[in-house]
This record gives sequence, structure tokens and C-alpha cells, in this order.
Amino acid sequence: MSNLRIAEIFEKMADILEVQDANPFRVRAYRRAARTIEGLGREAAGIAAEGALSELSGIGEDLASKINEFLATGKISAYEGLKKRVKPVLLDMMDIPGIGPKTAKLLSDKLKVKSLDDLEKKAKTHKIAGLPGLKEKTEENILKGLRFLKKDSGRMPIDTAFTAAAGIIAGLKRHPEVIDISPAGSLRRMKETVRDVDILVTSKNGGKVIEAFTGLPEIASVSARGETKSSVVTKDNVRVDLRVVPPESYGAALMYFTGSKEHNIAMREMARKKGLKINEYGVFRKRGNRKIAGKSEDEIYSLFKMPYVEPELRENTGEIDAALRGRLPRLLSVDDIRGDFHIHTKASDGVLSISEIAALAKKRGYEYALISDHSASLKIAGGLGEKRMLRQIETVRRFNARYTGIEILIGSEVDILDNGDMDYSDEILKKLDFVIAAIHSGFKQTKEKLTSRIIKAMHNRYVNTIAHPSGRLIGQRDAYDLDYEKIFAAAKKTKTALEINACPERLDLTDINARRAREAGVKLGIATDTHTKHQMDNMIYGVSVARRGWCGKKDVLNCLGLKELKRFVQEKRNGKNID
DNA sequence: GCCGTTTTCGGCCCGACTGTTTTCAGTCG
Repeated sequence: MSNLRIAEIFEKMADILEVQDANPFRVRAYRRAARTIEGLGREAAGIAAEGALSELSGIGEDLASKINEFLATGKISAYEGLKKRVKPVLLDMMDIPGIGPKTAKLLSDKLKVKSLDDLEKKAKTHKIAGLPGLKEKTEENILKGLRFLKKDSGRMPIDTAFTAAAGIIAGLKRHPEVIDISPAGSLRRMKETVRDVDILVTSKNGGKVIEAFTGLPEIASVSARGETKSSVVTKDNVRVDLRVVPPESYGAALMYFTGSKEHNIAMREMARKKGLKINEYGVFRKRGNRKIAGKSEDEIYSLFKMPYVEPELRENTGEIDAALRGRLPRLLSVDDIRGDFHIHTKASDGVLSISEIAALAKKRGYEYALISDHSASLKIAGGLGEKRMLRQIETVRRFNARYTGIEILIGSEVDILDNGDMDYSDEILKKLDFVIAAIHSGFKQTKEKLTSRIIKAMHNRYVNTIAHPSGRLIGQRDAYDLDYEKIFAAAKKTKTALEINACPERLDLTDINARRAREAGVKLGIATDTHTKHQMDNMIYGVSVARRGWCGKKDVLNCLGLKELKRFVQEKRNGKNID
């Protein structure tokens, strides 16, 4: 997807300009443009074709022409030029926490640092202390920062952050000086990966709370510690930032600390134009500095005549404008989910029995749960041949006859073969309640080939969703290249839903593609891809992707009750709308 | 580099903490 590449280049250009001590607002313009492009609901090429690039927020004539140049040539000459004028090690050094453009440049100019390894050597041999403004403490911090970079490239999966936050919140909740406590930052916005865990506390005695926080047993080291703010690293190498504010500032602080940065900047700019100022303590009139709001987020948004903006939407990708016009979507919640669409039993590569699955699903208040073991050709995962599949169908039917309170649907995660055919005959497929189709082979094929395999599968009247459509594994395997415009069009036409796989390593579709799918009128199915007991709890992460994709109940297939769901399946089987 | 019911030029979000300083620059979120 070229959007990501363009964003990456703008981000790099900002880094280089920063090292060159360019106008900081110019640097910010590049960063802001990068975020705009990254969060775009569609391919920049489409917008460029309409000549509408410069209508995007933060993109003017100059950046629009740079994007056009990239779309035409695959390069931006200004970037190529900038790259030549700066040593790569400078940019590497800026990845180290605590080192910004100024320090990086100083180290490069005065010490001729050649690489991060070289930097480590120079810090260890005390070559850094003695440079203007730097002493032993800076050397220690550089070494600490380098160790942090080596251990972990930075971002962790959402569930790791969730667990770390839960532990710390549990540890502080009962402290007598803690009044409110909440996760904030990208964790509260439920981004798919998180760099550090942010936690907000209200208290009348910040010092005591910070003292308790830095003394928690799971903390390995403390990197900053003040009266209202502290940063630590846990024994699991998770960075945690804690911030303490007085109770009357809870809303303002929660908004500030939740971000995103871009959302906050946009809100603050709006405030400034009205003669107001927003900071983490409240909203103030500039004249006289009188506080007029801040206790709750609701109070702040309504001051600007906006409804409450859900944290998942706060990315400055149109939510402020939508809120001002009263056009924010009503997002689905995890309580709206009526069933889980993707569960493996021990018949293939899961560990649960049918009755265990039924009990777990019932406990969650579901009306239905779909058993979806692998089909024959996925031998490595114990895929079921047609005979075993027929037996499993019978087993589930018998199970339902004697079990009450939930319906177990029988389905399958059927392989899409190389030619786009399904791995089971229609004779088998028609006996199933619901069919998931998935690609498990040929990830390196061309965009055209992979796209056409999926589209052909969608045209099978028994196929109801496409599982983990892009095949990505976060941090391990890139998404394969698909023509999403074509996929969305085919999904809509054939009444096939696209899965949001809720497994934290997958989260596939992504939030951005979920939003594009929704805008294209495509239904989504949120599914946990459960193999073991606790994985049914991952539903929250899939729902969060849908929320970040602006989805409401009506966009999500498993918000339907059982009857409506069966009707949806039957409509496709009747085949009126498929070529 | 962007942007405009205060402006086409002159602004551009705002504050905390650290390490090095005796009043602040750099970095971060």
C-alpha cells in the first residue's frame, strides 16, 4: 500500500529536517502530513486522480505535488536529496530514548560516531562525558536506552500492554491516596500495538502515589520520577508512564493523556481560535486564565458543541469534523456480540471439546458459536477429510439436540485452493451452517492472483466470510498484497463478510481496512480464531479494531441474532445476486 | 510547510522532567 510508504518518507524527511535544525513548524508539517496519509480511508492515488490531495488537512500545494511525484515515479526527489546530506547513524541515534536531534548531531560532529555499536563503545569508555552539556549521567542513559532498543524493537501487542496495565492498576487501586485510575494513551485508544503503557491517576498527594508506583514489585527500573509524573520499565520490559493530577482535572488530563497527539493538537487549535486554552488541567479563558471546564471529558467536548468522542476514534482522521456536524457513528460494543464465528476443536488443531466450547460461549452470553475446524488440505493443522467432516456434522447436530441455552453452529475454515476452488465439494459445504474460507498457501503470489483467488471463493454461494483476509502476523509476516477495492466490491455483491480476526497477533482486517470496508458497504464478522480456552476472551481486541474502523452494530454480522444470521446465509444460498 | 469570520504574512499546543545548568535547553508525550 503506497499510503504507508508515503507516510514513511514524510516521517523520514521530518527526522532529517529536524537534524538540520530546520524550522520546527516545517518539521511538524511533514509529520502531520504523514499521519494524515497513513490514516487515510482509501488509496492516495484515488484522491490524487480527483485532484483533491490539497483538500486533505495538513496537505498544501507543495506536499500534494510531492505525493503526485511519488505516485508517478515511486520516488520523491526532495527526499533523495535530503538523504544524501545526512549520515544514517544520526537517524539511528534518534531512536534511542532521550536522544533527540541536538544530541545526535553533537555526538556525530564531535565524536564522529559511526554506528550504534560505536556509540555503545564510546559511552562505555567515557568518551561522551565532557562534551558540552553532557556528563556521566548522559552516558548511563545512552547505555540504558541502547539496551532497551536491543531487547525489543519498541512496540508490543495490545494484549501484552493490557496485561501489564491491569497488574499495575490492581496494585495501585487500593492505595488510600488514589482517587481515580484509568489506562490512557494508545492502550485506551486500543491501537493494535502499543509502545508504552500510560496510566492516569487523580490524587491530592501525587508524591505518595508516585512513591507507591515506583515501589511496585513488578517494576525493574525507574527512568524518571517527579511529583506528578514518573516513567518506569517493568520486569517484562514494558515501559509504563504514570501521571498524577488533582481530581478536578480528571477529564482534561484523561483527554490529554489519551491523545492521540494529533487529536489533541486539533482540539487545542480549535480552542485557541475561540480565545481558550486546553491543557491537562482544564480549559481556560486566555484572558484572565479562568478555568471553565475540565472535570470530565464529556464536559470539555460539549463546551465545543461536540458529543463525546470515543477514544478509539481520536486519531484526527475526521472525527472532530464528524462530531461537530453530529455525524459520529454509534460504535458497537463487546456486549453487542451475539456469537463467535471462528473456533477450532481438538478435531483439528484446537484443544477444546464441543461441550467445553458451548459452556465457554454460554458463559459469555452468546446465542451461538461456530465450530470451524480446518479442511482436508491443511494437513499440518489436522484438517478434516470429507468423511471426518460428515461425522463432525452429525456429532454437532446430536449435541444441539440435548444441549440448551446456546446453539452450536457447524462450519469449517475451508482452504481456498490455488485455483480459487474450495477444499470441500459443494455437497459437503451445503450441509454446513456457515462457511469460512481462508488462504493458507501461496502467500508470495502476485496481487492479481491472490485477489482473484479470494474473489472466486466469494462467488461460491456457501462461503460466508473470508478469514484473516491479508494473512499478516504482526511483527512476523507482512500482509500479502491485495486489491482491496476489488475485494470490497465483490464482498458486497456476493453477500460475503470479511473477518476481523481478533487474535492479537493478527488483527486482520486492520482498523483502516475495516473502515474502508464499512464505507464500501461490506459486512464484517468478528471472530477469535480460538484454539485454546482463554482465547475466546480476545473478542475485545477484534471489537476494538471494528470500533477504530468506525463500525456500529449494523456493520457487524455477529451482532445479528441467530434467526437473522440464518436468513443472511440463506439469502446468499438462494443465489439471486451472484453471477 | 500549512493556513486564514481577527491574518495571504506571521503565526503555528502546552507543560513536565532531566541534566546540566544558576535560569535553561533538550526531549518527550
